[in-house]
Amino acid sequence: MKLSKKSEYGLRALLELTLSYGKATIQRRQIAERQHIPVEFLEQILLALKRAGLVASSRGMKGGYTLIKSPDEITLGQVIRILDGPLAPIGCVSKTAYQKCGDCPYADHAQCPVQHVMGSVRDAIADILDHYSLDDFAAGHRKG
Amino acid sequence: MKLSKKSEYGLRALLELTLSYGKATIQRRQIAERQHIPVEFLEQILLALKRAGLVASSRGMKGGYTLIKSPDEITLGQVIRILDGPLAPIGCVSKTAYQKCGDCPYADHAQCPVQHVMGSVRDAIADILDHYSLDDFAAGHRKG
DNA sequence: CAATACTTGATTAAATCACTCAACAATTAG
DNA sequence: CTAATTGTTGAGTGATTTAATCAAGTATTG
Repeated sequence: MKLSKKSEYGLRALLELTLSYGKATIQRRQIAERQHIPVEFLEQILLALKRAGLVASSRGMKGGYTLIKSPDEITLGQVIRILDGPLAPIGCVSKTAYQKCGDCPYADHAQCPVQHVMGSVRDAIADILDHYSLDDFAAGHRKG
Repeated sequence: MKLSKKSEYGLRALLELTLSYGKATIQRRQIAERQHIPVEFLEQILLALKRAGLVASSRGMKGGYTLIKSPDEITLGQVIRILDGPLAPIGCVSKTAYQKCGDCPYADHAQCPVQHVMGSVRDAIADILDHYSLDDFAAGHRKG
């Protein structure tokens, strides 16, 4: 039940990008310094976010990263799914990346007690993270 | 955000023990066969549950495992904490195993946006798992 | 062209996960 | 008593994941 460093860094990086959304591009070094993230690791995180269509980048001396979408259209759920994979605690209750469980003796979906309770957990997590935008995230920063 | 195999096996093992609570002891081999769990791995899971005071064991030919506490007094939250550690997605929002985050630039508790949202996630998960007993678990099995 | 910045792929050290093994201790049936 | 059965304990192992790190690029700007 843990959030990876990758996702944590990714969220903190996106916080910086949210704070200067519509103002300027930011370079990875600035993000890395402000958020205490190793630059080279940040690199691949930003790359993943770029592939997923959340940020854009430009090269050269005035290069850097920008948010492509508005911060109120990006949810933490999306970000974590990109960087960490499905939110569900177990494959067989994931809605975005369902996977049949092999060793479970309860082949029948409705009979498995693990699925039953973990389904609720998944929904509870997704309810929060899929309705929490980067804007909310940045607001939680300013206010607490 | 994943449940380990260890916890999953542990819950399924406790399900078997719940089903025969007050009736008979069960041997690890029976549990392993019914729930498709490797015996040797199950061994150390049951040992951890024993150390935590949830099950008792006896040796010898008529040996086996039994639940010590009533199934309505054991919650899935307890079990998962024993086998997987804290429910919180990040150390700095754990209530049972708080750990200061080192690299976060927001030393102030109230200023950190990650803590803010992950605190809600932790609470949502704990709300479910700490109020879901082994009895509920077994009921979810019979009914679906 | 030189400096700066992103791009990409490969590589790695450490930790965690999911087992596996082996030697041992206790209990019970005969 | 002793042999069979079952739990106890600690150490070990291979695979995977995590969290980086490195190096050789390509593009842009001054």
